[in-house]
Amino acid sequence: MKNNFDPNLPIYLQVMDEIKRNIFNKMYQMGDKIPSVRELALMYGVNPNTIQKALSELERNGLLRGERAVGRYVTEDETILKKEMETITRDMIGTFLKEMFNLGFTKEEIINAIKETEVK
Amino acid sequence: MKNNFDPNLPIYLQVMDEIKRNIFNKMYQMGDKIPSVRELALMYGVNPNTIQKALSELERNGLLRGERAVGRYVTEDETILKKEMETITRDMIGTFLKEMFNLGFTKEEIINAIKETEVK
Amino acid sequence: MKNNFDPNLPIYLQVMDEIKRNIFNKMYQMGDKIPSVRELALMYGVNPNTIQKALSELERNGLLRGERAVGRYVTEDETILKKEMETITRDMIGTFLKEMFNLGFTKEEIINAIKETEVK
Amino acid sequence: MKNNFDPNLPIYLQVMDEIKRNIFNKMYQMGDKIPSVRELALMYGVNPNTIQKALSELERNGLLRGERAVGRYVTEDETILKKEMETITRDMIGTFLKEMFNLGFTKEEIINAIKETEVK
DNA sequence: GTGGTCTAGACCACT
DNA sequence: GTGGTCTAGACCACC
Repeated sequence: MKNNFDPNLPIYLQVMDEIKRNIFNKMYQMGDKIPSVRELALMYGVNPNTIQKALSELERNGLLRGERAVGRYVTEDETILKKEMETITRDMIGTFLKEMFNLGFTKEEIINAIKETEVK
Repeated sequence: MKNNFDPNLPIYLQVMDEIKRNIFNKMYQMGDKIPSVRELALMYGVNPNTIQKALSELERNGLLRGERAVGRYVTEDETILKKEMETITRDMIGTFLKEMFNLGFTKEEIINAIKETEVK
Repeated sequence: MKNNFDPNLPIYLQVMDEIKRNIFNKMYQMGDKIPSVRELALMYGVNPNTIQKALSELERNGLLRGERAVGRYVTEDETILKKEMETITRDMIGTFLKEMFNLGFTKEEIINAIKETEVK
Repeated sequence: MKNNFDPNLPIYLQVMDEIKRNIFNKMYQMGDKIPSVRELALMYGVNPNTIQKALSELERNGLLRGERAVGRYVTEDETILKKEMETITRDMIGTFLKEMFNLGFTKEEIINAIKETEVK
């Protein structure tokens, strides 16, 4: 089982993003128990320690809640979820726009380009 | 002299992007001589080796042309410039859209969000 | 039913301390029958095994006396009680002072700080 | 080189405390470079990863400042230092008093006991 | 040499 | 079986 992570970024960050995404697109719902450290390690083809680091990080910022010897759960605090969701999307849109502007595009050109882009 | 690069990504990649941007937004024009390795190293607060690596990469893909003991110049080959420009923007838009879709957004929502985003 | 023990220390040790405290502050008096393992387990929100371990330890050092199939009693041996009490307080004061000295405080400063501390 | 840590507490927490103490009693002064991860690992007879964890934790709460590939320095922000110092001493005194009260001592008895305690 | 990341594999306490 | 900690040892980018 090979992992397919970008070697230029720390794996634990990519795992964090992956899990955040799974939370935001409702694959893991509020209050759900997420897979155990060992399961995720197998799923991602990565060492358990790496998963551990990613998950504790997510616990620290409130997206997950850990219960010792039981498991980890997606927070049920909607405020945190919403806030995280918003910061992430705002970040993504912001950096995307900044980069496009740097390349000389205007807002209208960007929107047109998006409209013309095939959705696969 | 502090640089402000993301410590999680190889600096030389970020330098490459920076220079590409400067080429595409016409700060460095076709045929222009770009600053020397040492100057760029000072400007970016980065080790000259790192600049060296970035520039050689840009030479390899044809955006720059090096003349031994003289300097490095932006290519005058418009085809290469255009092609590079297009691949980059297509990549940027593509990955941006893919990530937004992963978060559950539709094309329309994305476009609206962009429209509402403040341009600073 | 949530317990509020420090997850970094073995719970049975914390339970031992708790019961010792209850003995020393006369909540459990000499010769008193203390609650059963099951009751304590419920009270503390903890596994009965953990209580078992704590109580056996307290039996080992003489603070409790167990009667098979009847219950556990606080020792009536005043010597043991006094001795335990003294060692504990001496230990507490000793480690407290040592730590404060390590932080650079003098005895006088410590005493003043205690005097100024609000008693809730 | 054997370490002498309390096996009941995570080593990284004890390392954190040790370093905090060294900062507060001026063994490591403001702006000082502290020993490297590897050196501390040798000094404490502990795995480098464990030190790493302790130090990143201290970085997170602002007591240390890390410079990649250079070293780690004690913060020069007096506010943080003072605040940390105060919380720690207040905590120590608070828990000490609480425990002594639980054992039935009054403030005066505690102060007398401290006065009578030998300073070694 | 320095901090940062990662693997492989182990032990522990608790449920 | 679960999270948490730890060791031993490795590789990397950067200075």
